[in-house]
Amino acid sequence: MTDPAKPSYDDVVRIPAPPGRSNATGRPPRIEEVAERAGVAPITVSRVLRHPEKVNRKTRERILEVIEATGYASNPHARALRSGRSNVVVAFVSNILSQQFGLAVRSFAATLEPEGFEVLVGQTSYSYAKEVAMVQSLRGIRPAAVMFTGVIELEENRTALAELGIPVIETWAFPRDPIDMLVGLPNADAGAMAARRLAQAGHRRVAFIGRSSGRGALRRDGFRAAAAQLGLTIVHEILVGEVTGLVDGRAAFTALLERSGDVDTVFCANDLLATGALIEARARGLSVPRDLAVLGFGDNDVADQITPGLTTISFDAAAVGRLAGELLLARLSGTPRAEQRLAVDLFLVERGSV
Amino acid sequence: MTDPAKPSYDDVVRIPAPPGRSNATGRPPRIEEVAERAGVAPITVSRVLRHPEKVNRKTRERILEVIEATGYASNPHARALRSGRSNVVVAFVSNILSQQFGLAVRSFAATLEPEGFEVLVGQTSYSYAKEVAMVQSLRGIRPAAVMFTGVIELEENRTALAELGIPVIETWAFPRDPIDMLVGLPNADAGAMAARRLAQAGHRRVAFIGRSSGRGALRRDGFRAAAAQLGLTIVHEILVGEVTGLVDGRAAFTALLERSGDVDTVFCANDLLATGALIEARARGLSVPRDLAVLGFGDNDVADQITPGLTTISFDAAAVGRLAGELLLARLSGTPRAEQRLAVDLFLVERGSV
DNA sequence: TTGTATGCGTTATCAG
DNA sequence: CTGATAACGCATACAA
Repeated sequence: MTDPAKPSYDDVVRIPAPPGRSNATGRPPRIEEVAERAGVAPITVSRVLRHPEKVNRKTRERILEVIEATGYASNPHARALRSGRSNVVVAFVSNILSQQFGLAVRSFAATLEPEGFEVLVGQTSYSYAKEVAMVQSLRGIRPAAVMFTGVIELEENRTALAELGIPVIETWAFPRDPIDMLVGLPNADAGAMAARRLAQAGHRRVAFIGRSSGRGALRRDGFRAAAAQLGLTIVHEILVGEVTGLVDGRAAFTALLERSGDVDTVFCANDLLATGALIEARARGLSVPRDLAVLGFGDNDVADQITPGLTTISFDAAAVGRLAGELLLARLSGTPRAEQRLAVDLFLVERGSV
Repeated sequence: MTDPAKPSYDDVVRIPAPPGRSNATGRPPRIEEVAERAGVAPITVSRVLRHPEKVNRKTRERILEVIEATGYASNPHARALRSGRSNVVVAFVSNILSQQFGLAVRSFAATLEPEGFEVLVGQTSYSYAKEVAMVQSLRGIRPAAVMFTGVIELEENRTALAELGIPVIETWAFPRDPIDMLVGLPNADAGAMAARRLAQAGHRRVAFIGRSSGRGALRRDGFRAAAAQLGLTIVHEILVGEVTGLVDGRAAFTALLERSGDVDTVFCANDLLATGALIEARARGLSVPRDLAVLGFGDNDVADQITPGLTTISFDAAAVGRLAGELLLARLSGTPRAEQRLAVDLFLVERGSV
C-alpha cells in the first residue's frame, strides 16, 4: 500500500511561539545561579519554593522574578537525595487499556499533581510474576507512595511493600487486612446485587462468566451465595483467563451456549465480557433479554452504545482515584484521616439487557 | 443499594510467601553496607552493578551474593545526581484510554525496561494548555528521554523540548521537520488510500467525519486531494472536537444525516468515530454498506466485533512503540541509527462496511 | 583489578 | 528573617 521507504510528508501546521524568556547557558540553571542574581544565599531561594511564608515579601518577590526569568526548576534528584522525600507517586494498573482503571488513575493524578507530585503509571498485567518484578522496581524508584488498582495477594509482595516504608494504597476490593490504605469496592456485594436483580426479573436458571481468580471470583462468590438464598440455580460457570478484549466475552458466551441445559440469564463479572456476550448473542440471532438476559459489572463506554444497552452494576471509578489521592495527601501532609479504609458505593444502571 | 459505611468484606485469598531474605535495618541498605559485608570498597560494588566485566569474577560473585542477601538497590536519586543520567523515560499520550496509544506505549515500555529504564506515562489530553504544563513538568522530572504519541505543534514547546537537551521522539505523523527522532505515519496517505478504496467500490458522493485539527485534519487533506483527482465529490465535512467515546461518532453521524444531499459513503478519521457512526446507522435501520458505506482509520478492538465489521485503514501500533524504543536505545547507548526518522506502513483491513 | 579523593545540587540544622 | 555549614548516596577521575 504505502512504501515505508518513501512516505509522503504530512504538512503539519506549526503554531508560532510567543516572544519567550531565554537562558542560553546550555545546562539547566542551578539554585546558586538564581541566588546570585537575586543577591541572596541559595537556602533563601530554596525557602521561597518550599515555605514562602517564611521569607520577607520583598525578598521573595525579587527571587520569584529571577526564577521566572531563568526558568529555574529544582533538580528533583538532588532534592530527593537531600530531603529523603521524592515527589513521584507510582500508580500500578493491571490493564492499561481498561476504561475504569484509566478513569481512576486520571483522577488520582489530577488530585495529586496540583500538590506538586508526579504520578507515574506502571502496569502489572494481572500476573504474579510481573507483580514481583514491579515490587522490585519500586526499590529502585523510591517513590513517595504507591497505589494499585487492585489488592496485592501474594504474601511476599505484601511484605515487600510494607517494608518499603512508604504509604501503600490498594483499591477495587475490600479485604479484611489491607497492607495500608484502601479505597475498596464490595465485590461480593456486587455478586449479590446481581443475583437479586436477576431474581427480581423472574429468572431462575442462571449462568456466570468471569475470571477464576481475583475480583471476578469475589463477584462470583457473592453471586453464588445470594443465588442459593434466592432459589436461583447456577447452571454453568464459564471461567476465563486474562480478559483482553470483547473477543473473550464472545468466546465465553459461545462456550456457554455449547453446554447443554437451558439458561435464561448470564451474569458477567465485567462489562468487557458482558459486551462481548451481548454482541455474540446478537450475531447468533438471539433476542436480548427475551431469549437470554445479560447483566454486567463496571459500566464501560461500549456498554451504553450497543443495542440493547447493557444493564450493569456500576460505581464511580473516578471517585476511587480521587479518594485514593485525598487519603494519600492527608497522610503525606502529616495529618492522616481517621478513616484509612474507604468503600465506594455500587449502583445499578438499567439499560434493557435484563 | 450498598451502605458505604458498612461494606461487607471481600474474602481475598492470600498466597503465602516463600521463606525470604531479610535485612531488618529499617532503612534501605546503602552501597557502603554492601561493600563492608563483602570486604571491598564501595566503588567496587558500584562497578559490579554497572560494568561487571571489569571486576574479578570471584570478587564479583561474592558481592552479588551480598547484594542478593541485603536486597540492595542503588538509590536512583544519588545515581542520577552524580552521573547526570536518569533512567526514567517519559511517554506522553494524548488520550490514556486510546487502544492504539496504549499498545504503542506498552511496546515502548517493553523495549526499554529490559535495558534498565523506567517508563513513566503522562497525558496531554489534546490540549495546548496541558502540553505547555507538561513540558514544564519535564524540567522538574529530568528524564533521560521523552516520547510522544503525536507531534508537537506549538513552536514554544518545540523550542522548550529541544532545549531540554534530551532525546525527543515524536510519532503518529510524518512532518518535514521533527524536533528530533520520529516514528511516523503518513496520515495524508491514509486519506488518499481511503479515497481510492471508496472510488474503487463505486462511490461518488462522499462525506468526511473527523477532528478539525491535528492528525484528523491531515487525513482529511489527503482525502480531499485524492478525492478531487478521482472524481469524488465531498458533499459534507463534519468536524468534531475532542473525541472521547463512541457517542461522539453517533452524534457526528446524526449531524451528517441531518444535512441534505445524498451521500453514499463516509470516511471517518478514526475508528472510534467510525464505530459510533456504524452503531448509529444500525440504530436508525440503515443497512451498511448498502444504504451507506463506512470506512475508518486505526483499527480498534470494537471495530472487529460489531456487525458488519468495520473496514478500516490500519497500521501496527505496537510496532510504533517498539521502533521508538529501539531508536532511543541506540541513541542512548551512543551509537545512534543512521536513520532517525522511520515510517510505519499502512494497510487496509477489509471487513464489510464498505 | 581495586581503591582514594572529590563533588553532583539541594536542604536539614543550627547560628546569627 | 537570613545565612554558613555539612551531608544525602553515589560515580567520575585519577592513582596505585
